[in-house]
Amino acid sequence: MTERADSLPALQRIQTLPSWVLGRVATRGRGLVAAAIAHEGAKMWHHAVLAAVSEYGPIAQAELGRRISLDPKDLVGVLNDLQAEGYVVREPDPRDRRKNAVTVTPEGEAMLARCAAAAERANDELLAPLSPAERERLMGLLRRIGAEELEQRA
Amino acid sequence: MTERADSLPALQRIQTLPSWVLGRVATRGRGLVAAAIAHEGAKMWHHAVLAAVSEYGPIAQAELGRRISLDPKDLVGVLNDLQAEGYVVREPDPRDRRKNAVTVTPEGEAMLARCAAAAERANDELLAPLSPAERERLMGLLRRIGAEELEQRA
DNA sequence: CGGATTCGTTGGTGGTCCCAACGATAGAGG
DNA sequence: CCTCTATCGTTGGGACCACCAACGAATCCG
Repeated sequence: MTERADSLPALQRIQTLPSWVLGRVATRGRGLVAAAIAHEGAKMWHHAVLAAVSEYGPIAQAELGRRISLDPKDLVGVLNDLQAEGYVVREPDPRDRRKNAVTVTPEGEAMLARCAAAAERANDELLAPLSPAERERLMGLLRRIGAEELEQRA
Repeated sequence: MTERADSLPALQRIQTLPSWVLGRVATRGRGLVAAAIAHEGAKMWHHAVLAAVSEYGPIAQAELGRRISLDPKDLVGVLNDLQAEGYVVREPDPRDRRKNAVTVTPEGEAMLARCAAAAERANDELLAPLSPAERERLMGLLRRIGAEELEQRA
């Protein structure tokens, strides 16, 4: 397989592993974004859920969870927070009384805009060492790997 | 800032964020590696600590934690596990009685070799969609971002 | 009409990362 | 020598993320 790596010292052999470097960079990115939107009073999933609700209008929780790959259990907590802050409304769906129709409020849209701006600023900081062209190449490569993931599910 | 993203629908605007894609890919990578070395009976940090101990011979725990950026608290647990399995030995350092001199056993070296092979196999699977040249380019870009992280600490 | 499925919710587990405090030991300065 | 400071290993705790099991209620399907 990878005979080139066998000559490296043990620790470097791990620290040069794609999974290792990916993990470190991703952790840093998550931290930067978390700090940025924490300044707005939200967490990563609050932002993501808010965005999904905003885009897909009145939507049931189960469907919501599938869109962003979030566990239904965790979604409950996030929606509770968002609803308590008045960013989101849960209403019973008259056409299917099992479902909750989730909707964004104007305050939620404003919050979403602030979070999105903060998240994009954090990402600019994360990718600061890279030129725009390099960022595009990086994203292209990452998307190829991420696409593989989606095919596995199908 | 990034005026191109403002035209995207809310959810896509998040899901195309480098931090988002990085997080997804990193999570998948971590999962693949974790599953691979779990088959050997170890976890990610067991593998990393084993490698660091192997490379840096008799080494104190604090120094060990600094090398791999692992919290001393978590290191205690990992070393307890490794020692219980006979992969590692903790001996008092006669030159500084605060320190533990940590050493790998032959069984530990064998375990390390198995874990390293498994981790590299998992990484091959993760990067399967990419050609060797593309993998090099990806790692180069990631290293540039990771390097930034190290400078911030200095 | 009855069985299977979906919905929201509650409960719990494990992993990663980080911080605070403690007794014990070592080193530096007076 | 002796205090002051720092480091070492350890314990305890917390926050966030990812994931799974089970439950009553409601719906769908055969």
